[in-house]
Parts: sequence; structure tokens; C-alpha cells
Amino acid sequence: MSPRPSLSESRRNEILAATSATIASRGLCETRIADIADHIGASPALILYYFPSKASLLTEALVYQDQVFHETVKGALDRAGSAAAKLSILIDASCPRADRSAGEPDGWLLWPAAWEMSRHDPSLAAARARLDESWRAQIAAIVHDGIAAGEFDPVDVNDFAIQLAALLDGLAIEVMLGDPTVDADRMSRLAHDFVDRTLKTPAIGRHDR
Amino acid sequence: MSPRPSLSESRRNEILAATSATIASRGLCETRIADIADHIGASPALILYYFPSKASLLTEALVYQDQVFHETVKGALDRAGSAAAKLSILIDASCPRADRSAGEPDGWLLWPAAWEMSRHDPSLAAARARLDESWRAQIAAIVHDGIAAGEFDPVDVNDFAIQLAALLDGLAIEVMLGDPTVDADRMSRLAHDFVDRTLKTPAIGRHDR
DNA sequence: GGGAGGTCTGAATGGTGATTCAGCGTAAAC
DNA sequence: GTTTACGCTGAATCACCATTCAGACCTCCC
Repeated sequence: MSPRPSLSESRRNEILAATSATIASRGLCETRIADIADHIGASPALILYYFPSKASLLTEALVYQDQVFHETVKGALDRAGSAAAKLSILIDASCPRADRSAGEPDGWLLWPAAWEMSRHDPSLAAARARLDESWRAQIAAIVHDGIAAGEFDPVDVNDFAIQLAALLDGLAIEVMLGDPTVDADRMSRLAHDFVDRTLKTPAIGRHDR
Repeated sequence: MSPRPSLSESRRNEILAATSATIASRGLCETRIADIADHIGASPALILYYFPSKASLLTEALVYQDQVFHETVKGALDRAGSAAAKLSILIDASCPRADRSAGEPDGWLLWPAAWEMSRHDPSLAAARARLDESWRAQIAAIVHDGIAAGEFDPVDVNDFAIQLAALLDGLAIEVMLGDPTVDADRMSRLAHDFVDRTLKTPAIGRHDR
């Protein structure tokens, strides 16, 4: 994919990360090029040296952050054993926890911004749809394997993937916005409950965090 | 509540509706006061005559639109019979369908904007949390009645309410963004599937749209 | 040492858009 | 018929911010 991280390429990524961080902390509408530049101790002109316009920068940053999130999860999944354990990782990665992410901003902080922008930015919409599809495919594959291994009851894996992905998105919104009724722990519990109920995961193999 | 709709009060609502419509069509960040004014054929100064600032206008508009949505659904629910029928109404009201809403913009178009703004606007966050809580309470009450009437299997109604609300939010996002895998019909089917599975609704009483 | 190319910046530029304000029209009140 | 209050607007103001550009610095190569 990337032959060698050239200087300018790493600088680009640095800017994308700074942009993500700025959107996460100041909000999409309040993000100025100067804020992003401050974040990496550079001049505003530098940003426009690497990106043709603010709009394209925002778009690319949202895509970038989404990719980082997906790749991080993918990496964690490879280290897991059973299908149930993999679903557990997936769920916990989707729970907005304040403590995690000492350095980088969590991906889910940017989801509302990405959704809002996608409505009018076709290239972002396309990228987002692609990543979402692969996210669901990942869920579907895990469940498929779990069923094949006799770990889960048989279900329509595609329907299940859409449902779980949607459930996680919806729950993550509540948690992220600090809804007093739904914190990260309850989100995790409710998501696990859905999985266990639907797939009839035997309690014995369940991950209880 | 409202003793009589005074002139200035109805004008206020007109502006709030115009603001919602503008956010829905142009997006949160691209919404200018001039756009809103154009929408009702007035001058930009009028907007600031009724609202102290653009920020407070946006906040109030998002709250207003949310309230309208909830009240609309509440009205429809009162006309329904069984608990299952009520859940059906709730689900279908949450499905972003292009055809509905000839006049006013659909509430769900504004959800991402509301989520994005809530992150930095405490008053919007509080209003949103309150409305969300009442939305879930409505679901919980319906399910509670359904269980009492022997229509549903017993479950924890609060947990169920959070799950269904989250599932609907998550699915609505996909549909709204035009995800090719999830359209309004599939959303409705998947939400009904979750309800039926969880509450063991007998197929005989089910609404098949 | 001198050029060349790549990286970066300071200082304009220019447009945009929120906000202000002095006042216009009108209709009811006296 | 004059006053008053209200609903509204046109025309500034005023800041802010994306974008541009003319170079500075630095490093590598000849």
C-alpha cells in the first residue's frame, strides 16, 4: 500500500490527525484552519499547502479517522479467539469511554460530524458507505464463523450485522452525548444482551468484561 | 400551555420552522441567516429581531423540530389500539421516507445536526436528553402495557426501550444517508424483527405494513 | 560554492456574513 | 388628527477567516 512513508506523506497524516482532533474538540462548524495549524504548531498557510481547500481537508480527515478506527479494531480482532470474543471486542471498541484515547481523539466523537457532512459531500458519503459496509461485513463474517462452529444459533448474518451495527451507533450517540441514563457500561451490557439473545450465545462462553 | 397564539409567537414559530428547513436542506454549517430569511421572504434583520443571536436560533430550532416530531408521533399513538400496533407506528415514524413530508422537513434529517451541536451547547444537550428520555419512556410504557395485557413476553422494559430507540436511531442514519444496503423498507423490517424476537410478538397480531 | 527543489511562513487580500441601528409604515388608542 | 407601539427593513459596520503569494530557509546534489 504505502511503499515508504515519505516526509510529505507523514506530514499529511499529521495534519489529518490534527484536523480530527480539532473537530472533536471544537465541533465541525467551529473548526478554523488556524485552530488546526495551532494544534501542530504550524502556520495556517501550511495546511493549504497540503490541501487544496478547507472543505477537502475536512472530508479527508473524517475518512482518515474512520479508517484508523476500523483498522485498530481489525487488528484487535485478529488477536481474539472465539467468535463470541470477537463480537465482544467489537462492542467494546464502539463504547465511547472517556478514559481510553489518551493521545488521539476517539473515532466516535466524529461520527455526528461525518454524518452531517455526508449529507452534502458525495465523496465523503461514498467513503463512509464503503467503510460501513466493510464494518458490517466483518460482523457478518464473525457470526458466520460462529454459526459454522456451532457456537451460535443460525440467523441471517446480514440482517444481524445491520442490526448490531445500528444498535451500536445508536447507543454510542447516547453515551457520547452524556445521557445520564446510558453510560458506557450500560451500553456494553445492552449490546451484549442483544447479541446473546439473538444468537443464543451460551452464557458459559460469554465475555463479562 | 399557550394561552393564545399571539402574532409574534406565530412569527417565532415560522422562523423556527424556516430555520429547520434550511438546516435540513443546506446543512448545519452552511446555514446563513440570510438563507433563513429568504425562506420566509423576509429580511435578515427580522431574524435577529426575534432571536438574540444565530447560535440561540439554531439551538431553539433543533429543539422545536424535535418537539414537533415527538408530538406528531404521540398524536398518532393515541389513535392506535394494541401495543404491537403502537410500536409499529413508532417504528414507521422513525423510518426516513422521501415521500412523506410534502411540506415540512422530516425531523430525522436534523438529528445529526442536533447531535453535533449538542456536544458544545449545554442547553441543547439538556433539551435533547429530556426529549430522548420521554421518547424511551413512551416505548417503555407501551411495552409495559403490552406485557400486562399478555400481548408480550415479560422483559425489562427500560432496557428494551433503550435498545429499540438506539436501533431506530442507528438504522435511520443509514437510511437517511442513502446507504444502498439499508432502505426504509429494510429498516422497518429489521426493527420489527427485533421487536418480534425480543417480545415474542405472536405473528398473528403483527402489522405487516 | 552555487543552483534546484522541497518545505514552510508572514503578511496581504478579499469576500462573506453576523450584528446594529436609525427609521419607515401602519393600525390601534386616545 | 395626533400619538404610540409594534413589526419590520435598508444600509452600514465590523470582524473574522479562507485563500494567495512572494519569498525565506534548508538540504541535497553537482
